[in-house]
Amino acid sequence: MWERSHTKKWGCSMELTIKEIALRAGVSKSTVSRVISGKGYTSMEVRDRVLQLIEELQYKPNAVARAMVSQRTHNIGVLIYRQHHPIASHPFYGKILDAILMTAASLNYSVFVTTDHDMSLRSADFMMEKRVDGLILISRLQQNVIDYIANFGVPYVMVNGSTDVDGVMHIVNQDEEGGRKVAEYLTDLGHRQIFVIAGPQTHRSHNLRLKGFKKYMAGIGVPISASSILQASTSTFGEGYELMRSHWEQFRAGGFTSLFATNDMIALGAMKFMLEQSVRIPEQVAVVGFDDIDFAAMFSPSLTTVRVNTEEMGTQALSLLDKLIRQEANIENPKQLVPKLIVRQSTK
Amino acid sequence: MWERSHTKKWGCSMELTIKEIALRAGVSKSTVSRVISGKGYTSMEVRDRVLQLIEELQYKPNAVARAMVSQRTHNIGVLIYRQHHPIASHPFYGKILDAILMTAASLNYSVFVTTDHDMSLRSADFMMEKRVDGLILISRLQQNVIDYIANFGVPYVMVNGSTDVDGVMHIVNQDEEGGRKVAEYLTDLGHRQIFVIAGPQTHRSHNLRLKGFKKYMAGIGVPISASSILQASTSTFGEGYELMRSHWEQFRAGGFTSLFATNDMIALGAMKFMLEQSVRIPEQVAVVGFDDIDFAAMFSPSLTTVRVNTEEMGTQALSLLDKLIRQEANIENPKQLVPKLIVRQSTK
DNA sequence: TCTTCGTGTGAGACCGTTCCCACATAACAA
DNA sequence: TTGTTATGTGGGAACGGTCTCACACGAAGA
Repeated sequence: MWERSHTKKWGCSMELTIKEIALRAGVSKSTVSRVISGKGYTSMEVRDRVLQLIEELQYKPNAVARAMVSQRTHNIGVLIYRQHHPIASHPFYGKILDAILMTAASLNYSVFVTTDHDMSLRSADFMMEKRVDGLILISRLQQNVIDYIANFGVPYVMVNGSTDVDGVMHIVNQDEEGGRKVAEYLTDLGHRQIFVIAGPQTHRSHNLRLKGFKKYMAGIGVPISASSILQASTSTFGEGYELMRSHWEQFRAGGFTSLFATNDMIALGAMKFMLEQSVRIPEQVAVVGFDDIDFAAMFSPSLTTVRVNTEEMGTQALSLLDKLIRQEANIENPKQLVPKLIVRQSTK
Repeated sequence: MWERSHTKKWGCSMELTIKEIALRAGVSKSTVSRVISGKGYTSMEVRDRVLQLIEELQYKPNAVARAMVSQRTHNIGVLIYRQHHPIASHPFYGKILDAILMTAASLNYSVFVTTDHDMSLRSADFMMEKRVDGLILISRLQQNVIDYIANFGVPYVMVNGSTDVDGVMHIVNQDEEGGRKVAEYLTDLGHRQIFVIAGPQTHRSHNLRLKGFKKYMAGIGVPISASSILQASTSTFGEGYELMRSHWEQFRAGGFTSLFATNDMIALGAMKFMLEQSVRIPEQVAVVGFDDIDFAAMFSPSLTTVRVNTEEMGTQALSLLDKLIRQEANIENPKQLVPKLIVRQSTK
């Protein structure tokens, strides 16, 4: 059915080679190659004849063969690991992926996406075998994976990784500043009794958000006590809901007027539980999240949060990677992205 | 910095070839190839020696070169088009993508993901040049894109496409049956005045969901009048919200006790508006959506919906594509997936 | 007239594999 | 002895491009 096998007689355009074009145009393959690449001399008439044939027969140059000789595949790999689950569809990381895909097209890269759920080195291995020109590592990457990749000498860039690693290009948000903004905003609204749910301590961004927040609070003389900070073990909706449920008495007894969660998913989970307890948001409790995932604006009430510029993250990651691949001189570590407070119904 | 260029002296494992291994093992490259592939005869001692070297030097076979000779890249492409926006992160299509990525790994395919926002043929072209073994087309694909792809003779499978196309393998949900289930459920609850927001008529699934719903209602003698059906032009949250807002008077005057939207995003948008109008859900209005995206369960109140088995969709799509690629005999069109009603807070 | 260009072309090596074929050896049957 | 077979190995073509080099030609300069 799919005329594709080893029949040689190219029933479809995919099997059309430069040689065949050359034959039909009555020139050598070198000449055809020259016409296609635009390098070197070619006479007008030959050029026209060849281009005509290419158009007519729908010839597509074979990128595999090209990669073979040029030693550049123009393919890059995106590795996303997160809590043992594939997350192309993740509301936050998926956005970054989208941005990467967009930018990749304009820079003429094709993108392999792999989400290896067992966190082995297998997908990294795979990418190496495919000879990608570079890699983008999103979110939590184990050190051994990074070492492994570095060992192959393939350029790579991290995006919102769980830790900063020396000498590794890392695209991140100004998370500490974001935490500060939340604190400033909530205290400006008059809140003093603020409950906090902090995401996994294993992740850089959650730590910094919390740090910035605490620092500001301490700075204005309203330090956050350890007892009003809940430590989440995952940064999920379910975790937020569950933590709020299990600490409900403590929360009520504390007289808290607001809640800050270090990401939206946790915030929304906590909010859902509170709404089920008929808490009025924001009248009784104001809630602030972090990330500005799509769902934050859709929730009812919509969630005040700090927007992380995921689009810029993806774009920066790819253009940086491109520079590394092209071995540009003077490549600078990218500037951290500026977060922006987005005020919505959950606080006003 | 990245020792990768044309320096030949392979500073890193990526430039290690079978020839180098052969040299070091004191055998020919044919022999090394035999050891790696496991085909043909090789003596124990030679095999051990070669495998040892491969392990030691971290040799990775070059998939590009392999593809060159085998004429199989073991790469597939996923094309996602939707309303001119990239949607790897889309709550519904992203899930399908995730499933595809999972299955791909187990079938030894690498996956190129492209979301061409201008809906041109460019990304399809790109995939052809990269000589993918097959393609998966998700959601709305223009006929000309399909024709174009078919013309190259590359196997492809559609997933939840906007229309069925003759002779094209298409993975879909039993959407009509899903619509029927909603009608049955709502009427069993006693609802007779049901308001409907139908997604774009240009998309197969929305049409069938509506069809199944109307058919059942007519069947039990409670036909849905045209005036209680709103036509959405996009299947987004914003559209649901906006339609509900602009038809609020009509809705209130109609004495409707329930709302059915042909997908979750629209349902959630409409729900958000109603909640803002202090409508009590489900007491005053029961709401049912379709798809069971993650947000549906997270929303407050959580949304009753019909679950589309996106995981199965991705899995089926890939294993079907794999069969087409391997030119298996007797490939059957896959069975439509059975949808499942998920009852949540918005109706009880 | 003889160089020296600028222009246009084709031959063939090469990229890193796979795989077909030729060949070598040892064991065993006729 | 002479096949015949099973086992093990290496040489080299092929995959579809790119790129270097050699060469041919006409025009212009010495």
